[in-house]
Amino acid sequence: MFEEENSQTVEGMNNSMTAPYYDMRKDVCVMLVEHDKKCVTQMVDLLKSYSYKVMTVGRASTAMKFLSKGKEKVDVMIVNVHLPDLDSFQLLSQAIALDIVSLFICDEHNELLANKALNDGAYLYLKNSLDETIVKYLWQFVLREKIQREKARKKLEGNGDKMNVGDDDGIGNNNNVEDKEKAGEKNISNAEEQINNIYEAENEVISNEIYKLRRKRGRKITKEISEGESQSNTINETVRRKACTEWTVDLHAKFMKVVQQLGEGRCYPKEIRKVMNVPSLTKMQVSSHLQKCRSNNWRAPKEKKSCRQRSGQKFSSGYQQRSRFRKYGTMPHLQTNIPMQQQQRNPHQTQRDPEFLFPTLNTSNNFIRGETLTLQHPDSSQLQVQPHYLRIDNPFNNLFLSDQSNAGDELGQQYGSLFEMLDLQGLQDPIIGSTNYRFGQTFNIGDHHTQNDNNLDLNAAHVTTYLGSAIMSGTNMGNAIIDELGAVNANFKQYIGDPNMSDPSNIIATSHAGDTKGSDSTERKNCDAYFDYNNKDYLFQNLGPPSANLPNEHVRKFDQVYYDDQVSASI
DNA sequence: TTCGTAATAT
DNA sequence: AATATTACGA
Repeated sequence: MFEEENSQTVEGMNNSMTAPYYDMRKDVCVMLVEHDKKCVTQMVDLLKSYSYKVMTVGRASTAMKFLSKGKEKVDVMIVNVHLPDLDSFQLLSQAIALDIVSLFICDEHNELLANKALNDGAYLYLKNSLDETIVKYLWQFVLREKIQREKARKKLEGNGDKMNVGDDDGIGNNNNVEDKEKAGEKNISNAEEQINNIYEAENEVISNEIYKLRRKRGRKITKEISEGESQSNTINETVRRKACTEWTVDLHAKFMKVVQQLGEGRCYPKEIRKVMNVPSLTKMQVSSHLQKCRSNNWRAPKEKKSCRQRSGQKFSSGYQQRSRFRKYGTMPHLQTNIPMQQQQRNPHQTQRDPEFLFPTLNTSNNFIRGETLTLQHPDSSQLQVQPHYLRIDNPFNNLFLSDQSNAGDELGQQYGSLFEMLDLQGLQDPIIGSTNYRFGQTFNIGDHHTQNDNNLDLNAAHVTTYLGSAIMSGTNMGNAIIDELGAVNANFKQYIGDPNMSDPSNIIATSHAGDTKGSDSTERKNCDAYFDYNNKDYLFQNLGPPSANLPNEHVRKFDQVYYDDQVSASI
């Protein structure tokens, strides 16, 4: 039932537990330019343990020759800033020209050097050496670059035509929904989705670091840092803010639908997101929306026109019972505020607003709208896992239309009837499809094990739980017909705006705090490489200018590890 | 670690 | 105005 091409890969790897992307790593060719044999060995081992194709060169000049020959495909170049012969920056420029993601490694804290590297297009500047975390995400960097280039290219093409120019807030966000279904757009959609995933994964990494930081130095540090040092927006930008996702009626309806399916007491952000199966949504977004909805403070994006009556008091907005124990998984109220009958109500309607359907229906009557239980919530870690779940089976696969639901359905078969009923109410699944996995529906709320188990099952079955992320800006609101349940009859098509094209995007983060070293056992030792606050290690990121075409289209054999300059001869 | 909630930020 | 982020208690 759940094996597919994944299972094998899974066992094949030891380092990362999940493996949907294992294959991808195999396709990434890394060129290591390092003269210190010791480091080379070490890094090669690490890289190889993650299945990257590696080749090493001891001198910049050699690497240069290599590149110029263009015989071998190189996706990533990891370069020691201090190379014996040639200037590593020269090499960098060459790499840039070839669209190779370049990571610089330096064994000293040299901000100038770092800045220079980044300005010149290096993707990352690392202190000391490769860190496992980075290795783990290396392929994503590559993918990201590719995607960006691809997008840039498409964009150019697109602009040539009629294409809507404006494009809301600069964020990509074209509107030909139909095209999504066309093969031509698939890559794009997919690309966007993937880049979003990566985006999140990166922030994930960063967040971890920040989290760690906080733990070390107490809260607020985050802010201090980002302010105190953000003198130059070139440096330090902690976490990029995600473009806003518009919670369109459609999206909201879907959200509500899921919420209903999950039922009272089981509405956790994480779960909701999974079931919603909208790759571009992040848990945070879901949480945020959930928060709004619970307090009944969410209003569909204004219909640009009329009906902008402002009711001073937000209705009974969230009379969140502060009662004793915190309730987890509370299901938000069924609030399907929709344009529907908002036909210019006469001036008096005042309080009308979107709440109109709430008053009467808030208790556990309407269909699924339960509203009772409470429960403890469990759940496993996400931060660590997430990246692995990025749904990128194949970089250019079109994941958009794939429907992963079946696998999951099995798990929830038993609840079928209930949901089918719902479906009959018009809760069709969006085009993107995939139906809700009805796992986790177990009715023994509050049972940690149960939930976890379900999660596991899910993963195992590879129901592709992609915790993708990001920027879904704008959703087509086609003709959404919504019934009182919030059911929507409309094709839910989404667009994913480009999070970065408009983003100067440079530094991910950096830090200069001094303090105890304290690495915590949480196996996040990688942090040290990333952020060693004490030693002022830092990591910069530079997404570089998108341009040219994609590298890495085909994979070549390039396992051999050359060392030093015999390479040139061998080619 | 995640969740929920409030407070902020953008 | 609507979202995203963060703080922070649990």
